[in-house]
Amino acid sequence: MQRFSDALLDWFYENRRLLPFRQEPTPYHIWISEIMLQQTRMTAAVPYYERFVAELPDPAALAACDPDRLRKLWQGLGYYSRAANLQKAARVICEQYGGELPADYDALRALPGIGDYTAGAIASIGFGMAVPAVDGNVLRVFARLYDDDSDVTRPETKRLFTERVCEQLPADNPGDFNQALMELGALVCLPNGAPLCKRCPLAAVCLGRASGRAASLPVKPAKKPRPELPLTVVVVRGPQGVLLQKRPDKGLLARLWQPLLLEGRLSADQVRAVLDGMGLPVRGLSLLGPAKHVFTHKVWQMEGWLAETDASPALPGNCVWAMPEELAADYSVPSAFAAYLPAMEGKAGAAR
DNA sequence: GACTCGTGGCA
DNA sequence: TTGCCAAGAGT
Repeated sequence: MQRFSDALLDWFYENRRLLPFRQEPTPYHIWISEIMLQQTRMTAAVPYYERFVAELPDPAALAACDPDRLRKLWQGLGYYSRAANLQKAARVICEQYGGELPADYDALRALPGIGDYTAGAIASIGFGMAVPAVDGNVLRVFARLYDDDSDVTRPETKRLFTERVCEQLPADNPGDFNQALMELGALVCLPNGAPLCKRCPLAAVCLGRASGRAASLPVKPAKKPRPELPLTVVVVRGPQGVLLQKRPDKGLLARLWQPLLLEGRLSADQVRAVLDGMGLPVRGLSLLGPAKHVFTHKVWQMEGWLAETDASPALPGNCVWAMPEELAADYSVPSAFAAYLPAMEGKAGAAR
């Protein structure tokens, strides 16, 4: 493969998008943006990035942020452990590196939430160090460039492709080169068998285009079916607002807030019995209807109920009553419950 | 290596 | 409607 970095960089300087973290690409800004962009589309991450850096402009602010506030800033973005790891890393940065990200690949790689890709991105884009940053875009671009049908999800394939990136990496401009590869993948060398080869600055050297196989690359293994989990959601509304419970400290949606969530598909009588057991006699119980939420590895099949009570007993430590304004401002509720959010906010199902 | 961990846009 | 999967990392 002949060197193509000059052609790629020329294309990048003409076609790159104006992105907020490109305006002032400090290591901190690159770090925050790269974490948000993990497995996340640009259009989804950008508004979160703007709010995040406006409120938490440096590692010290991030380290000192209230964890519930941090989860609220992350609400709806998904993969919530990213936010927890950001704060863990910020505390290490403050305690061990004087509040600034270390200009050292191995030190970056050792921080929580920073793997091979993100360490490479921060080091090259933020610090100008000549290291690769191999993400899904780069794997796709290189699978097509080399007409390579290796399974790109295998670590061995990633290692080989990373070597090929290093052969191309210009030592005097690694950050722009890495960004250019990703930008090419995002704008031209599109996934799902739809490369726009006519617009590609590397078409002349692309072996996948020459063979006609580019659209069928990269190769990934088939995915496993997702198990379905039946659940019952109970939106309990009382004089002091809606009942919220905090999810467990570990696992799916850790420490986020939700309406009462019960395993299995419960009947109206069963829902009443559960609420009676909590000291919440029900004045009215109505069906909110079904909702499905698809996660990466499982599916929630939910059935929703609206329960109205006049009681406001003391609640267990993991539960609170929240008025609509508090719910909106202070409590991080995952998108999985979006179908029931209007009822939780008192906007629907208010008929008596 | 296999599994866990979210969400939303789009064909 | 369903399936695909995106600037991945941790266990």
